[in-house]
Amino acid sequence: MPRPKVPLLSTDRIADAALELVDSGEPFGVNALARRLGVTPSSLYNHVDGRDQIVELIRGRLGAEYLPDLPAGTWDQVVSATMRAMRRMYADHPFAVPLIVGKTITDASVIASYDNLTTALLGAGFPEDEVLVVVAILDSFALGFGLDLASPDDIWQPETPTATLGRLVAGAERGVERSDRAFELGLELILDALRLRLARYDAD
Amino acid sequence: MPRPKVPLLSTDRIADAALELVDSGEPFGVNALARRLGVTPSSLYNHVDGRDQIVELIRGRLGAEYLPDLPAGTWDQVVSATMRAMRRMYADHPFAVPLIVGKTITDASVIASYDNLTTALLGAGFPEDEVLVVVAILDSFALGFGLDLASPDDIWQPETPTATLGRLVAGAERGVERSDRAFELGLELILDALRLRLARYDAD
DNA sequence: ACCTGAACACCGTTCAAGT
DNA sequence: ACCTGAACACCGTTCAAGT
Repeated sequence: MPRPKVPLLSTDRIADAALELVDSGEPFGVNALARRLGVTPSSLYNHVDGRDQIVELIRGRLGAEYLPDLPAGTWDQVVSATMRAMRRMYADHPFAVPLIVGKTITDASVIASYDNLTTALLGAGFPEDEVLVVVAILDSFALGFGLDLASPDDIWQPETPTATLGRLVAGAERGVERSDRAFELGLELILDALRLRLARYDAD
Repeated sequence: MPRPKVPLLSTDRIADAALELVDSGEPFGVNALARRLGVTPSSLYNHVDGRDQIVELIRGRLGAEYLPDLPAGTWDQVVSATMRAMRRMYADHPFAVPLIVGKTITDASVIASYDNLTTALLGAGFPEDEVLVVVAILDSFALGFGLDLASPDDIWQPETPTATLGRLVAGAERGVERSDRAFELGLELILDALRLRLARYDAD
């Protein structure tokens, strides 16, 4: 049935199905996506440039849902709120992380979120040539945790005897709980460190 | 020429060629690897279980080269040395990062490195149920920076006007230099934060 | 034991053909 | 404008055949 009167597809429908597919944990791909949409793979190319653009659609969907209204307040409130939002985003959609990682960000809402962060840090007193560096650190941190969630339960699998690692791994909590605690502790550590640094600037 | 008297392949030769292929920046794959080795893809399966095991071979090669002798000293020296070693590893082989990320670590030398870190943190006074969390934070950090290096120069590509992000991105250093500065600053921040935390334990 | 070559079920993408 | 179906150049993996 070629050329139906009412189109079967739209970028919206494609984005929805793509996120669904990713969340299902099945391997993401153009063919699998077409199958889920009840359509031929080549049909997708009427609406979308290719696999990469579909991935960017997923990022957009996530950004729109998790980073819609920009947090305001003191700089550390902005940092906390942004980091937690990203964290929740990754926690709810861990399988999306390996997909969107390492690709240039163009989506407007995600850009706006980083812009908000940048502005807050600049306002807090971080020097102009250091703000992006701090953002990169925060980004690395959020990203690392996202990947952590997408990783198998046993990150370390010692096959030879270890001094302490094996014992701690055996007794450790798994999955989301461990990761949640690590995130909150890490966020606390980073905020403390940033405050320390700001105080030093002020002292000079 | 089936069954040559002296074998054409070995896990060692495969590992070498695999790392070469990864470093070249060309897409990594079993077929491409076989091409580089002047061999049929199916030949590889006489020495190796499949793609995943080849990736683990790459991790092993990197671990053996960059994390051979375990650093000793105070806990913060151990942390610094380990993080810098991993950092150098990722910096020298950025294309390996997306490959090894998120897969269970079994390689002995890499495990030993984490074990060394764990032991140092435990000795420093971090509570038993918090050490792995701290390691996870450090790991997220190193990983995030590794991915940062493997990422395109323009991580952010604003298409709509921004308050500060666009201006800072335009004026920012690129590539390795930016990442190097971010890493050293981040390491400093994290060490400060960890020292702060240790001091609080001691105070109780 | 170790390589080849054919075969299989997959990819992502292009494009002529159909309405 | 929007879908199909055939086609293309790729994947990773298996396996019988050859020495």
